[in-house]
Amino acid sequence: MKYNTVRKQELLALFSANPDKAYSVEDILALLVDMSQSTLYRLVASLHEEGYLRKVETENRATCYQYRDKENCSGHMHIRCRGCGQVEHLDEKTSEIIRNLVSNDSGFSTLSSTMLDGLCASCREDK
Amino acid sequence: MKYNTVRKQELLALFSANPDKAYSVEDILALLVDMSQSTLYRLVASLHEEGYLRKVETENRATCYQYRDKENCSGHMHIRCRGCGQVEHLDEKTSEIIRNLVSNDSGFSTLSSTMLDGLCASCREDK
DNA sequence: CTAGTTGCAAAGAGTTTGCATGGCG
DNA sequence: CGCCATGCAAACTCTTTGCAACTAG
Repeated sequence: MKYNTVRKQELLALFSANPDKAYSVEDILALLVDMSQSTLYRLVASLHEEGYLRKVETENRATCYQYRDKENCSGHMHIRCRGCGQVEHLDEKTSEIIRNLVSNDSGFSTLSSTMLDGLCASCREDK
Repeated sequence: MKYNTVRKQELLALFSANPDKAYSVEDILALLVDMSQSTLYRLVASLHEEGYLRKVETENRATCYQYRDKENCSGHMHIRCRGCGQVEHLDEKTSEIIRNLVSNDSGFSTLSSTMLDGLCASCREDK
């Protein structure tokens, strides 16, 4: 992506306007109807490489992508509620401690993009 | 899977003999050469549903599966290498500390099934 | 014997690629 | 003008499915 093209801007506009949504290629095609499929695949791949998009694994086969707000996303991990889907971030200090714990225990380095699974307070009460 | 067939036993034998490895369908076909592909897909799907196998998503497109040792899988979290798909477990003490950290920070309770994302030592060197 | 399982081949879904055309800088 | 991006269609990979033959219980 060396040129700043219309297609790229359209796509970034869509993602950044809906930072909480994760779109599959099919989803996007339905919204940006005149964009070709192959261009779209190529664009999400480069935007992902460039760090604009986060890859999201869903239960279906298709890969989804979500806007990655760079300020909101650097040093800390996230936790997603299995009940309602809401995502919170942990603060950097906590994330750092977890990274060290994991490294000492397993020798793995943890990615700061890690998404933990959990239950928020209100979903916990529902059970 | 209502019958206890030869194919099923062959497959479980392979997985349980190598509990640290995650196999794709292609990998298994190379080892169990006379098993048909479609049977294999059907088998891993049911063994996964029945809880014998864990699904592991790797960087390649193909889904991998790994033996899930039921005793080894209760109170602790796991970490999966983004590079090679290998899964390690954290010990219970570490997992407990992480659960508390997360709870204090965010108010969420973390599931013990949580799968952290990371990079193992050798995949880290490859980069 | 009967219902569940297997193998084969073909279909399906998601993604990638080759090539000619068009557009950014 | 040169190089990169785009669109189209075809190719590719991984997975699922229909159906007939087989096998466990």
